[in-house]
Amino acid sequence: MSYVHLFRRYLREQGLPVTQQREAVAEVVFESGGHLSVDEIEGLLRERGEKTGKATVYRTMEMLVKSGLVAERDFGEGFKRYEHLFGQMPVHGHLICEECGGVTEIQEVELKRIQDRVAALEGFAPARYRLEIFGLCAVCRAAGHELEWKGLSCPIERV
Amino acid sequence: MSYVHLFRRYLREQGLPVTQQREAVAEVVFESGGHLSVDEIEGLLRERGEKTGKATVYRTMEMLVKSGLVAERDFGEGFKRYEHLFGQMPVHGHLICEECGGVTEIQEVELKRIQDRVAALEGFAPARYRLEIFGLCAVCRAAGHELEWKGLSCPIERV
DNA sequence: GTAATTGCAAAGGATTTGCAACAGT
DNA sequence: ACTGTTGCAAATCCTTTGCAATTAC
Repeated sequence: MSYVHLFRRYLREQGLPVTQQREAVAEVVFESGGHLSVDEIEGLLRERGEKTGKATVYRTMEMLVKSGLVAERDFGEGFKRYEHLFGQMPVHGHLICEECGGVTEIQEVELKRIQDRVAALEGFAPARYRLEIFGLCAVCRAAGHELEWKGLSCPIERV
Repeated sequence: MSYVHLFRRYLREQGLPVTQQREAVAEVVFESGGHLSVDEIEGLLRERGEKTGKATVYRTMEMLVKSGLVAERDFGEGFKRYEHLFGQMPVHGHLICEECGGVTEIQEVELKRIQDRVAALEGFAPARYRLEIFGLCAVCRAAGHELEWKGLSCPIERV
């Protein structure tokens, strides 16, 4: 419910029809707190009794991203995930564990400042950010897993 | 030429064979300054007279990324690009113009500091970073293109 | 010699697209 | 009414995989 009206407003401003399907997709995404794949969104819609096709979900997600209400994520799984941006830092990133696949959100106010400054320097108008850090989470480190190639003295500072 | 020996060393440390194909792929990637797709790498290999299959390129790129010598990028084109990390800031991001598709590198020393701090806070061991900022480049702005939905007062700070 | 890699073609999986039926304005 | 959307299935595109022949160690 909650924030769907903003999406409606976006659609109207763009001269696009507000359809049942678009509202249903937006509702599901805004009600969820997590990082949803298109499959998961389709599943949630089916649970609700909506019969929205996968193609429509893809098409609606594109609009939600363009509206700025939802962000697209890629955690290296081979498909995209989506996350609404209410109650979130405008710039927030993700720690992705390469061992267990776990995702932790990180929020840093300074990040946005820096990123805006750099963008401004180039005369660039930023619309959306994406920051991902891949590595090993605390749990997997404790379990004895290690980053690869840690033993070799490499002239490139580790990245 | 130049930095292929580091990749050879990585392979030996991992107990993996150093093959002609792996060396050829590494040479092409290290000689290029840009952001290469697998197709482009395959093309460059063919220009040199190497007959390396696409599957081998994919398999080798995976190793180059794991070795830390090469970074994987996604500029929203639907496929990956790769970039070697010599002579580069260890943490650097990309400005991607949604209008013309142009990519500009950005480098900020502070970024790495902040990101390491955040990661450390969570007990996370970072291996590689990825920062992308999507928006409008200076040229496209000058040409009159505009970000979408800029006119609407939106309760979410623009992201 | 043994074990791992290569290359081809086929499979896999996510996303896009064409088009007739349908819904929003 | 007119324009744009939906949904299905087929198509597309990137990437992965199986397996016989080949190569590195």
